[in-house]
Amino acid sequence: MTEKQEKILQAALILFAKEGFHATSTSKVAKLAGVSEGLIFRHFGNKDGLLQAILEFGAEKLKDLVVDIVMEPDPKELIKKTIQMPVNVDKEDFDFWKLQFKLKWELEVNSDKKMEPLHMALANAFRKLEYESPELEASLILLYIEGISSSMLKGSNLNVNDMIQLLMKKYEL
Amino acid sequence: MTEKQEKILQAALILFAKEGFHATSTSKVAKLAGVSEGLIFRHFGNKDGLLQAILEFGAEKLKDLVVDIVMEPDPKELIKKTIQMPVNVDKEDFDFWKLQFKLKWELEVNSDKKMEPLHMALANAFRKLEYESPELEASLILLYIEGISSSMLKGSNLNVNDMIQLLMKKYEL
Amino acid sequence: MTEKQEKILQAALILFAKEGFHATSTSKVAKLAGVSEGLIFRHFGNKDGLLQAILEFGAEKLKDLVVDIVMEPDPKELIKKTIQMPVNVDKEDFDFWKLQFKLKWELEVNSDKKMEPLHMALANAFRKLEYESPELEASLILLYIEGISSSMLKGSNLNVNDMIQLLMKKYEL
Amino acid sequence: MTEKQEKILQAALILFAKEGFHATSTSKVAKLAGVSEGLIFRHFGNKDGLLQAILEFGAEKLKDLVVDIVMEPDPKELIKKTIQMPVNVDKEDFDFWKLQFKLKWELEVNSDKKMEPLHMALANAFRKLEYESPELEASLILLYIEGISSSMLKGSNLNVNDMIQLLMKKYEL
DNA sequence: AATGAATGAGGGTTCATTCAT
DNA sequence: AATGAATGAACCCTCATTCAT
Repeated sequence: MTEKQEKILQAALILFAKEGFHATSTSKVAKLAGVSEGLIFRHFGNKDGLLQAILEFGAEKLKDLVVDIVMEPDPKELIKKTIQMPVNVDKEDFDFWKLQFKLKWELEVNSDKKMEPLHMALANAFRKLEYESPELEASLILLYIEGISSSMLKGSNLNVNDMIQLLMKKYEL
Repeated sequence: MTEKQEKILQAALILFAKEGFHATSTSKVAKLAGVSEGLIFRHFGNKDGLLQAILEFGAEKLKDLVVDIVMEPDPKELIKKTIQMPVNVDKEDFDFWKLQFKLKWELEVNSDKKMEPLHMALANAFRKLEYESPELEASLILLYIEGISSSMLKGSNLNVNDMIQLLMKKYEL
Repeated sequence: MTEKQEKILQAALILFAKEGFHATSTSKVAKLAGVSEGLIFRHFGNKDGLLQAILEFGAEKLKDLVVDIVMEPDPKELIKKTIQMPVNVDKEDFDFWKLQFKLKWELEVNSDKKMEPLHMALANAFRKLEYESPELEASLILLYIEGISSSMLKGSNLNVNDMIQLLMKKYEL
Repeated sequence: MTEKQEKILQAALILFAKEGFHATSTSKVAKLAGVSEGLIFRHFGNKDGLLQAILEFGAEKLKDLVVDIVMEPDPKELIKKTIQMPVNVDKEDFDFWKLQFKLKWELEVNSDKKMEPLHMALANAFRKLEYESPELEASLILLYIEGISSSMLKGSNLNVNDMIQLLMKKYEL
């Protein structure tokens, strides 16, 4: 990965996240990256290739977040970590996560598969804690954190910390 | 509102919801509506005008759903109705709701304001039921609404009815 | 000529003179005239027909100006009247004359033929006054008044009255 | 300035001069230049940019003509050169001059400022020759220049050389 | 006579992509 | 690896014109 390649990815990430995929032209990306337009196609084939590169490059980050939670042996701690996930996101990665949500809707890219291990781990935790419907409880938690993340990324005025406190109380954490 | 005007709105709704706003060309809309492209501009001024027309036309539907809930005097019943809202959406209006979510991300159109009356009504209900943090509880419900609607529209395999049952139990409804 | 027909002609005259023929759309004309766009075509066939109507309608005015000069028996008086022509134009007819000049260049509509009687009369006057090259003198006068008119219509800061005085002195009028 | 850039300018000059600015589509320009339409916008930004490029490119030519006259120390010679200016225009530059006149009317682009140095030089010459109203005399010469150029460009059958002889006699040159 | 919905062709412009250098 | 000239298709939109009412 050359220096210019990274510049391109960074620029594309910023613009895709801010304006959306279709609304961002390759020429804007090239300009922001300080690179000739042709170079984008030399390195990434086409605009979709550029998008894929961003997604793959960032999929690691999701995995990192999830792995840390999934490996937690204590069920209560695991649920707690899940709930706190939204506030543990690096400020630097903000654009990346925003892009994830944007793409989920703009291009119907589904990132649910990547969450499956987390879903299973959560279900397992609820099972250990003898909840009646561990699978559903896991889904509900994921619904909540998706909602919270989404609110944060859109800059809504939801008080995220209070919300997390409330959830922790509900799950007796 | 002439017949062709409605055809255009319908076509645009379908395409915007399926492909997104930027990815849908006015010529595609015209073709699907069986209408000349120019007519779109005669009636709606420009592509944004077309979008606004769809949104305004559909804002009524949201109001209908919300009003019915907000008017409910019994707090428990109000919360119950809210939780069940996602399954009460007309199959016909599916595209409209999908469009709402897509736009929220693609164009950062915020539909939160429209939900505020519901938020207040919910907070009030929780207050009557003497919940500790009625405002936060209301927000949490809305988070769930957003999450579950989003799941449904994206065609996730989450069992919505089971989820509703779970929540009803949680809120002792 | 109905009232609406006149409204259309008036509007077209104003807009063609201000913006030019090609830059003025029939819809703008209809709007300014307070008339449906279709009516223009009902009455004038097409956009060119509208233009022709304006030109024919106004050709009379040129004739009126010229006839008054051509009929003058006294050669000195005839030349004097010619030179003073530009300042004798009605303020109301300003748009019409501006349009004439605009069209001469935009569409290469030639109005020289209409000036031929004046040219002949001038040549004749100079002949009577025993100028050496009466034809050329006539052409030169016409060149001058075309230049002066053009300056006036374009709103140049040329002092037209002084210029006319100068010309009168040169021709000992 | 690449080869294709020049081709575009040349084609645009020809077409703008022949048909006018608004009546000439960028696609016609591209076709005549043997170039893709998009290239026009890559190089000149938009249609107006193309026009500006032509005007700037040609402003040099006007300057060349004028400078030669303005620098003339002998007042009689200066006036003589001015009067002969219209016939000293290169046949090649014909389209450029025609465009100047067309634009003056179609777009109300004013090229008077460019003539100001010439006006001052002429006024000065007439002052040296002790004419009564040197400023006005200068303006009159410019009026003649404009009129005769206009006649030539429109293909009138006026004998320009005879007219020049007449004027030279009038100014005793 | 008059409207305004409707059209199809074309307007200027942007786009993703290719290619010679 | 990198540039930037060049392309052709598509974009949104406006135009002159027609037609049913």
